[in-house]
Amino acid sequence: MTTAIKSEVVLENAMARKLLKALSDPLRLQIIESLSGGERCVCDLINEIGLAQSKISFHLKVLKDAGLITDRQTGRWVYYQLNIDSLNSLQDWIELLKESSQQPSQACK
Amino acid sequence: MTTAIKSEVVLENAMARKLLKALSDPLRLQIIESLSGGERCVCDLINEIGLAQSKISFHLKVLKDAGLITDRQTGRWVYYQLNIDSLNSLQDWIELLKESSQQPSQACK
DNA sequence: TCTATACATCAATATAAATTGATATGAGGA
DNA sequence: TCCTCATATCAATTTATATTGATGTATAGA
Repeated sequence: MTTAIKSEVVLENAMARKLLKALSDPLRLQIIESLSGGERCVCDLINEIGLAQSKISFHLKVLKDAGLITDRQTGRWVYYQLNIDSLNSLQDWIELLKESSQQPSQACK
Repeated sequence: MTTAIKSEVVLENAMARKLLKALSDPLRLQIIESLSGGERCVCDLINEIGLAQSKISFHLKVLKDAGLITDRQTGRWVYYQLNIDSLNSLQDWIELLKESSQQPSQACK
């Protein structure tokens, strides 16, 4: 039956919603793009991006809450890394969107 | 040299920025998910989603400006469809992000 | 040419999200 | 224990975005 598949899709949509919201801010994208080169500590991100520490921390939290990044503390430093699983989910969601999207509409009358 | 590649990446980032911004609203995601079943006219979207026409039109414009959907007019009706190219770009962007993102950081001292 | 329908646009308002500057927390070293 | 450094959090404000209800525009049919 389609029940299982349908609830999977609904879940996937909810997840996509969360991820896309978190990805909608230009500063957060800068962070994401920086992390795409590998793990970074907050201090490096601050230097690289050149903006207020509270700003960076705020956006890191948003990204973390959405599941896009993970953190790991070592001594006084906190290192952030992209969460590959979340990126894969997003790709899967897009893949699903594409599937039957090119079907023509019925004409309205 | 990396100049060509680099400018490609920058372009891709700019494109991703635009697409992700447009995808950050829940109502727009509903529209996108509806269009993922195939082309729809505005009247059908209004019925399906059950919200004010001006609202739907507003968000369709945002999606269209971002390049996520295309439109086609026939008589009084306007049909909207997902733009597969934009979805592919987004997938490619995510793919790039994933590439070297698992490299460990240098320890801070 | 009049009217109804489908859709787009606009100005005013409401809502949500980001920024700022200050303060808090907690780890390590002196 | 005291001080410094790395990071997080918070309240106030600013800025961006969405909603609402009304009006505008174009098409088609009577």
